[in-house]
Amino acid sequence: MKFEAVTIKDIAKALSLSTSTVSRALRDSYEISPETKQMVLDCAEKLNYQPNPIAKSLRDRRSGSVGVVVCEIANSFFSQVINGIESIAYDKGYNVIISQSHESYEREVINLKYLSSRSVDGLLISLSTETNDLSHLQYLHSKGLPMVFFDRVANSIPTHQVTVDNFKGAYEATEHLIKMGYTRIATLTNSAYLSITTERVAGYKAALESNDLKVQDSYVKFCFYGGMIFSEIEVALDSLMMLKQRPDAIFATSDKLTTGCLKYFRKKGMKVPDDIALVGFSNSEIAEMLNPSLTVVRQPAMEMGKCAMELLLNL
Amino acid sequence: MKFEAVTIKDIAKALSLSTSTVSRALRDSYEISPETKQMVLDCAEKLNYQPNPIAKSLRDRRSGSVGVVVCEIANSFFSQVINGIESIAYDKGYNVIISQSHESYEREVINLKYLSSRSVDGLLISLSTETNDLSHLQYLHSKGLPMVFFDRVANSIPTHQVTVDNFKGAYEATEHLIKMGYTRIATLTNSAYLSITTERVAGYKAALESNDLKVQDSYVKFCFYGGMIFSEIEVALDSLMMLKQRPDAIFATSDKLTTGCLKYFRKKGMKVPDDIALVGFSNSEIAEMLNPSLTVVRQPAMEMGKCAMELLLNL
DNA sequence: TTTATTTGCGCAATCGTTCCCGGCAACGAT
DNA sequence: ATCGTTGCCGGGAACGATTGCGCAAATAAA
Repeated sequence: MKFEAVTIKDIAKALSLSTSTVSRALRDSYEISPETKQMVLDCAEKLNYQPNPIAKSLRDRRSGSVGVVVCEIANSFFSQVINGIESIAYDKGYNVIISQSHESYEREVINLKYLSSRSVDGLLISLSTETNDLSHLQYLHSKGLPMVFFDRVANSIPTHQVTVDNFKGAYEATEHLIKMGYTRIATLTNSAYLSITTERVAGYKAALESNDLKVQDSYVKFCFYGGMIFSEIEVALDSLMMLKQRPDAIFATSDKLTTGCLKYFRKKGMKVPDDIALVGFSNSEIAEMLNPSLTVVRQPAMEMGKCAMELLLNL
Repeated sequence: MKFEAVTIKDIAKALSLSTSTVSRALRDSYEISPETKQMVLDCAEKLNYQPNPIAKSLRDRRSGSVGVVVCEIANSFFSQVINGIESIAYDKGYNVIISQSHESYEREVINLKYLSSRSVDGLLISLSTETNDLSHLQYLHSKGLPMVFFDRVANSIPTHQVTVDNFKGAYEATEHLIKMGYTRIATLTNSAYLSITTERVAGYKAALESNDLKVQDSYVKFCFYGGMIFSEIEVALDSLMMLKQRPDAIFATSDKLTTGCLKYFRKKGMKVPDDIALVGFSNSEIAEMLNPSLTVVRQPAMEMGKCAMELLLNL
């Protein structure tokens, strides 16, 4: 850290005490007399003593920090989740180390390794889209590292998970379109690997079926990178637009996909919702700015973060 | 960290060597024979040895981490900056501890204190909107803690700064409106405390003057919290709309303000750009989704982050 | 063969804290 | 006067890794 940090020894020397006594005085131990305590406290104040958390970590064998792995921090959903995580962590004296997988399995493994070597006391993780081998996580879990999944979860690892009711959200979004009179409803969704994808697609299909609309696989388009790459969306939408039975509405299952659709439609000169309807899963504020406004299913990202962090603390 | 961490001692014991030898072997020291090195390496591999960075930090008196203070992580500009910071830091083996001031001076001070007590090796900071007392930073700077400012800088502290050319950007944005034929151009901007605000307002005014338009103070509206609170924007825009010489165009100096304007106009049923024109300072993709699309001045957030981190490494 | 040099490794201190063992007073009780 | 009890405090060993110093054995030079 800085140039010459004041340590407990400096206080001890200044007061002709032992380091043990100073340490105890600072921790308000019962076996130190009130007068000595006061002396130590005053001296610490005067010298501007700052305890060294690294030394403490070493001795306690805990780092006081938790690791977070998300795919992209610049995704409003995740940044809001992190916001929630941070607010709780901060209150409890933990600090948060954030890392991004950028939807890469390899990066996820590296980050996880890095975090575990940084001796994090716990882990909060949302899987990357490429991840389908969980052995790296299994390993850490078996070592006893507390972990909580959020949003994109791994069902095969027995620990806490924080998700929204994806099935219900998707069901309602789809039903909303049906109620508006749309009948050829397509969906643009994430990688099929992700837990959220299967749940949302299931909700979408269920809504169609219970409203006597047929489910067509050609209406379900997966975007492996979740719209991080715009061309992915273009390809998917192009193929939808070229169908003989061109869809009249689209249900986009994430914010990135929703905005991608809007960008695509604007490029093609198509108007929403005149030419085609759109509903999305979202958590940014774009919906409120558009005219006419977009219907979205809101995800309580911040609350999810808080919840995840609280669960982690219980482990 | 986990249950039973493998230490250098375990390797030493397993091989009947001293810890010094093991340490040196792992660091590939020249004074260890190739055979011994290989033995140690193999054993480390077998036991899945992970060096304890905390112990190393303690000994080296450096933590291998840098602190970042921004106002809001859930602001696309900052999350992109962090992205840039992270990418460089990651390459150099540093880890990044992020904290948010939420535009509160008090929080900023607390976070800074926390980070410095966490023994960060360096600091990247963008000032909160409330900050006008810099003594906490002066103190850390005088202690020799390397720091780099970005976006919202403190000119009184002699260290590196990373900013865009706010004056030029604002000048060009304003001139764009003028060229389009607008004459009553107002600006919605951040807290007057911020360096970016004064620079941008200066650019705005300069553009008006060099085009023979008069500068009216009633056309310059400050939002102390930069639009974090929507009512702030409402109040500002309401007062603009009530002027006898109602503005026909608005230059919003940040993303949050731009989106706030859009939200406001939608609420009021005003169309952009038919009823009122809008240009913004931005870095999100919303501009590309809108129809007609919005003109924005782009800030290279990611590059700024990279640049800031690189400067910090030089300190 | 003796001396000098290199090679390979161990000892022990260090970083800043904490905490288990003591120890040494003073005090009341026997 | 002696024996527990407290009350307060110091010594010193951890935590895990690094490193200056020194010491052997092996090799080279004399």
